[in-house]
Amino acid sequence: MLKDRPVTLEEVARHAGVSLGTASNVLHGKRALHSNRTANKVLESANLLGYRSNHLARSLASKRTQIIGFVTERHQTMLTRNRYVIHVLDGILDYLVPLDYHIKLISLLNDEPQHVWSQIDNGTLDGAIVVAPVIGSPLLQWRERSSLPVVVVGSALPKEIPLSWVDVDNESAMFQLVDWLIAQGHRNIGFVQGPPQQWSALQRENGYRRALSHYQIALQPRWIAPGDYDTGSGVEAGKQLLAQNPDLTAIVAANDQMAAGVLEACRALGKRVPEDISVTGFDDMDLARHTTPPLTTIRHTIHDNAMKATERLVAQIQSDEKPALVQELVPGELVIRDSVSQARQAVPVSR
Amino acid sequence: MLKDRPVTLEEVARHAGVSLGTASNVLHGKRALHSNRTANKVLESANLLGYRSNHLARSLASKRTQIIGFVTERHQTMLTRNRYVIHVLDGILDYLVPLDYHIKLISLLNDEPQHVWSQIDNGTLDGAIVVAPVIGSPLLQWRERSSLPVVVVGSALPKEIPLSWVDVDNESAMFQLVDWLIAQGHRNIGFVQGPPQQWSALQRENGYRRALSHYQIALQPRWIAPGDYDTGSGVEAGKQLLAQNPDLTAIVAANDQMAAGVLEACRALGKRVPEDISVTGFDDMDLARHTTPPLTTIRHTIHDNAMKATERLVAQIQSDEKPALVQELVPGELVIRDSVSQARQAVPVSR
DNA sequence: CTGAAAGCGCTTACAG
DNA sequence: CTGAAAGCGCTTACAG
Repeated sequence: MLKDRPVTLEEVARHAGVSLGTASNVLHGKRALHSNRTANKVLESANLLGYRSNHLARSLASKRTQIIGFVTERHQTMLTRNRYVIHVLDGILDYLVPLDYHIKLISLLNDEPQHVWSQIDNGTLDGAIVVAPVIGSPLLQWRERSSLPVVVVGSALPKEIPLSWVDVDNESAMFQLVDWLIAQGHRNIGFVQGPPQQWSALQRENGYRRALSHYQIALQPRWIAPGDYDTGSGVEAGKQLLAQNPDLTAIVAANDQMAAGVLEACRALGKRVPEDISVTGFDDMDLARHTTPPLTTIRHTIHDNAMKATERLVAQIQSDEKPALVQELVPGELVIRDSVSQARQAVPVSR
Repeated sequence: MLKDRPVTLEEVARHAGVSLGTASNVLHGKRALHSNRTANKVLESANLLGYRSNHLARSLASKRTQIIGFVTERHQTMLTRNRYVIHVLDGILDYLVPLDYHIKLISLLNDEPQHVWSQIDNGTLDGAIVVAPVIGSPLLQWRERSSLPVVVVGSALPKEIPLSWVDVDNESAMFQLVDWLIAQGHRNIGFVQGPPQQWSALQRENGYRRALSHYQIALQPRWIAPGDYDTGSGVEAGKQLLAQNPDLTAIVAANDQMAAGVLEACRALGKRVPEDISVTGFDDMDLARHTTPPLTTIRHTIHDNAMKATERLVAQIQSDEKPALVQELVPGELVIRDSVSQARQAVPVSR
């Protein structure tokens, strides 16, 4: 109604002939405290004047902002590049929006603690979700720096770090996938690494290594190529592996996007998948279903994990009790599609 | 340092032996007002005590929150489903983060004006970006409901609606694409519509219709199938069009995701693309490059448009002048890939 | 059931 | 160059 200066609670109170406190009570939850007559007067006045409460003032006075920070480090600021982050965000929103919590996006520009904590610990947040903090991230010192509730998603941190998190069991899932590849007759299996600063990348590589060693397959250093979870690096890695290792019958990529890149490399080099070489991914993003051929991969419930993490966070915020640590490893599931064949040279190669 | 009660400016001021106002000035921009000696005392105290300013309080007092709302309607809440929205978000962040503005995500749950405006006009925002509001959206009454600066991106609104926006020139771009198809010899061209409540969908359809009529090709109603911009609807539409129209040599989808769906439908029905039928998309999302075959489509600069819109918004926020309307149509660009062939039956079909 | 008052943690004229 | 004071728009005990 009025456009320039918003109507304040005080004006509503005055118009309704009640005190500020009463108007506040009626308008926000404690309506039961007051008589119907009073409540109605207030409600009517508010309506008439087009009152809309100022959240800033409410937050300052009540020490609740209803805002959760969605914290990402520089590594994943390009949302369009990082499907994973989007899935997480979606899970969080699905949980939070109906509860009338809001998300504030915090993209950290750099690692300076100064910068980091001024973005986070400035009174605007009730809590935060940190997405896949890297090894050595200043965010891992959260507990020493801030008393704000926080849950990590997408990084399974070492137990010593006193933060709650939920993530897929990367290592076991990758072990399972490679184990299955070996069961298909593959022995000479290449690996495209994720970024070395990501816990998940290391854990996936560990799963791969453990599976080979479990079957006493001697891992050749040249079977491993570096990557960064991006498609482009998958192309590079694929070309490198294919060029240097004519003996490979399969390439395991640390995530789907790189696997798609490997597929591209195969196409470029005239290798048929899966006839000439098998390729696998990890994450089961949409794209895994749409590559040619569709990717065998590990499915995990990113969206649900994010919801779960958010649930924990909200519980932590709402009960001001001790913030019990919750560190949860969720199992992944092998999804078999068309990018893997029985290894034809299995026997000759395996000795 | 202290964990539970954050250090306040007052404590810093007292520790430094200066007034509240002085401490505030030194710590936030107006350092030049004070002597070096004073400034240093304040800075040291702040450092020593681990002071971190409370943004809420600053915002309330200064009437600046440094927060921009990113407003989406129910239709696009599933971020994972809507690549477009992600690109927009990315463009906004790229512009805003270095300026120390933040994004608050506002996913509208429903259309009730009550709900809508209480989410938006509650003092927490300096301005807002609205993503692709639909026809009939309550958001279109923004100017009557709120004095908050706002820019729309992804919907080219009718001129009568007093809102600033920037979007691709959907109609011209689609005209251009269909014009080109016709130049390749195609005459019987199907169309997969976008959601009828999206301005962009209508505009794209208009472009298609105008191109056909420009060449005096009689559009058959059965050439048009409904869709909703999602891949699934593209599959359905593709199947329907293919089943009902053996005479079609090309199918134009209103966006890439549906075009991917049409491709899937073709595969399912044993139609080769582009040999048996040509298919085109719109938007040139990543996926357009990765389908088999890669899609001929319209490229437009979603990311840059979003940055541009954000720039306008910030300008509007920072100069409290008259909010001059800016309505900008950005041209699209035809990107030719492998999903279109010369129409072999061009001549017989065209009469 | 209701009102008066203190307080949330800052910024911003205003004097001097 | 600096301090005292008012004010931003609410919530929350506390009396009564």
